[in-house]
Amino acid sequence: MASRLPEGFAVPVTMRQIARRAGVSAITVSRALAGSELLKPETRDKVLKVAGQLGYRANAAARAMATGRFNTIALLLDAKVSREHLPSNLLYGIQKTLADRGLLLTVAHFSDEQLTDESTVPAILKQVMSDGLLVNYKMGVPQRLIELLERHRIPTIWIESDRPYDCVMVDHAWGAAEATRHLLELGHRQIAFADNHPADLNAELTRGEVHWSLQERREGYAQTMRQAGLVPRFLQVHPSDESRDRLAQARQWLSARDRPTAVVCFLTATALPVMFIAQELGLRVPGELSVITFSDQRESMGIPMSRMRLPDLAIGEVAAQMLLEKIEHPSRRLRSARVRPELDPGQTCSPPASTRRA
Amino acid sequence: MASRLPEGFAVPVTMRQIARRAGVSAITVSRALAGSELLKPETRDKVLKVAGQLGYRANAAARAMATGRFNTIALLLDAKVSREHLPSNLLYGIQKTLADRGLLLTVAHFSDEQLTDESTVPAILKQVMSDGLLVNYKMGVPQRLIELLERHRIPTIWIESDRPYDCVMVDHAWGAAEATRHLLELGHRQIAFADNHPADLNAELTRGEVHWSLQERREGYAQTMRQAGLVPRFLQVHPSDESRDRLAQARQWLSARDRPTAVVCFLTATALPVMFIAQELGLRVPGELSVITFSDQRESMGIPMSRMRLPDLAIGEVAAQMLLEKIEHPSRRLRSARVRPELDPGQTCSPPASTRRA
DNA sequence: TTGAAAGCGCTAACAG
DNA sequence: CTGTTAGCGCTTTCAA
Repeated sequence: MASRLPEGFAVPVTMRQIARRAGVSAITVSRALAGSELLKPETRDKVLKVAGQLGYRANAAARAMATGRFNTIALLLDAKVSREHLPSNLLYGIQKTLADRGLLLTVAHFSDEQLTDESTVPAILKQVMSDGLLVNYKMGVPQRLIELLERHRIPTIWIESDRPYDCVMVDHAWGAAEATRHLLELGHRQIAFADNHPADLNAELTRGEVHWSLQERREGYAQTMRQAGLVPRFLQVHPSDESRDRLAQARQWLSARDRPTAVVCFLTATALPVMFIAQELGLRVPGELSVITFSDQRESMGIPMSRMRLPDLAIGEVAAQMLLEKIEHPSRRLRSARVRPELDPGQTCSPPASTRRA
Repeated sequence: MASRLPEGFAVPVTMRQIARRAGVSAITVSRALAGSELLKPETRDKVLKVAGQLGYRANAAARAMATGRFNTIALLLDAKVSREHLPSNLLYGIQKTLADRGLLLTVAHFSDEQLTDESTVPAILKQVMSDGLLVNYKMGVPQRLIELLERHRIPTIWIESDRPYDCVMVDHAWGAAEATRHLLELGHRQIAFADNHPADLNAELTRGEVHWSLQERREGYAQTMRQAGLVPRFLQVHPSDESRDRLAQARQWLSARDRPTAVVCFLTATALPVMFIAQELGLRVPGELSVITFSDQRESMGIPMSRMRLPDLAIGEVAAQMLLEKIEHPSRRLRSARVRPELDPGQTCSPPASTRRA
């Protein structure tokens, strides 16, 4: 029973107490707090005043019991922190959208082991405690998770997963194409594409460690290059713990005879070594080397990056909105939304030096 | 009523249904699911089997009603995203510690306006929906928030606030001292301290935009320098939108005649421009310039940073543990915990060139 | 315009 | 070892 609360716990104020004090019934208190129009204004004001005096706070569990709605949605994250990616703006976009509608957000991490072991069911799924789920699970969503969600018919929206329905994602292909177009318009011809994964995608994909979006970006870039009559050029980066490798790679790319005049990067972690080595080699950025990246962060080294601004905030907002719609109509499939990144010209792209010479 | 759920919603399975199917009473189901020892094993197994078949999930709200415990704690964040700081490891440390004990985590953002406006009470405080609160509110916790929490006697632990009780923080003074000692031991004498805020602390503090920890780091550094018979030297950085300024500042510091041979930075955002400019000026890092920083991130530019590893994970774990203790004993004040960062030697610190010459 | 009664799903206390 | 009864705090339905 609730009365076995520890010593020192605040004794919760209930509607009944307010009712007694205000000389009305509990239901009148309920209506007053809900702002019902039916009540006589004086009654309502009196109740609200007493509630204020007593420091009343509604019991969310009781409300959930009575209404069948939890007014809560849960956000699922990959427990492997190295793979997990939760930008502040994404969390904020979700949270804000929900809060504006009076919903709460709970967060949970799922480990692979939890999902592999058939006998275990993760806490979030063992209980009914939310009205729906947002899954922000970058690298290959575990099959068992999908099965569990379907079995329990939990309304779910997927963030940055490659699914035709019930999903919100960045329009990577468009973003890469746009970045490439930007460089083409500036007059670049030697435009290379560097991503933080090896060119041999398939080997990696099997291991589930490469995000599907890489392929999209590569295609967006390659297609734009070919449309301009140019040959796509991929710079390989081996993911490796030896981070000095990234510098060595960059040095190799930039000291080659046919070095690119512009590089499309995805991660800041790919762009920074490139810029650092450019500095080492005496290549001015952007004068002699243009660099464009995908990021939600304007700068990290004191230089405002030219970038495709990742729409983390919008992704969060759209995901939350879609989930709310799905909760209202659980059986409808919602066409996946693609949100375009936006070009921020920044200060790391300019016309190539060769253009001036010509 | 619960029966007014939208079309397509999964019909929730209740204990009563399991009870009927298994030919027992509801309370027996409750016990079986709780793993009670009192039950005859066969009964328990039968119940569990039926529960499994039906895909039973416990209703968290009903349980909260009956027990008076929500098994949920809430994490409060600053709604101003630019000020907010929620490292993956902090969130994970909190979440994991709670999950291991069967608790859920709810996240909410608080805006200043919400807290300034006396008439509004933020959603998290309007309802009772958690057993306690973690406040991760970097820049000056609003007074009104503190009042509301005290008024409702909500068990609260503060993260990275400067409070003698009920708080978990990084031991910044120790960290700065240790970083300085490390450089001293390597033989450096010209050790400067650069933080991303002006030397004139007080002007900033009034505006509430400087974290209290800066002062601690400055003192930890200064004290260690003086103990070594050296004069502390602070490099000023003006916080400014013109991020090129950071580069200009770094250029000024490093091209001065009496340039430091080592720099203690806090943010990576302070260290990166320094390293970039060192490159520009032909100063090798770490050969001619050592840089040490505070970070939870090993590298961001391809170079593993020498750093005081910020114990984000531990902070989260300790915060969660303290809160659980506080929930058990709400009236006890818990002495604030200080968690020390750990030195990661990295690759950006070495003995100074002058040592070799001497 | 207000109230009485019932019930949401679960668990604690007390019987048997 | 298992069941009965009651109640957590709230909202909904129906009645006054």
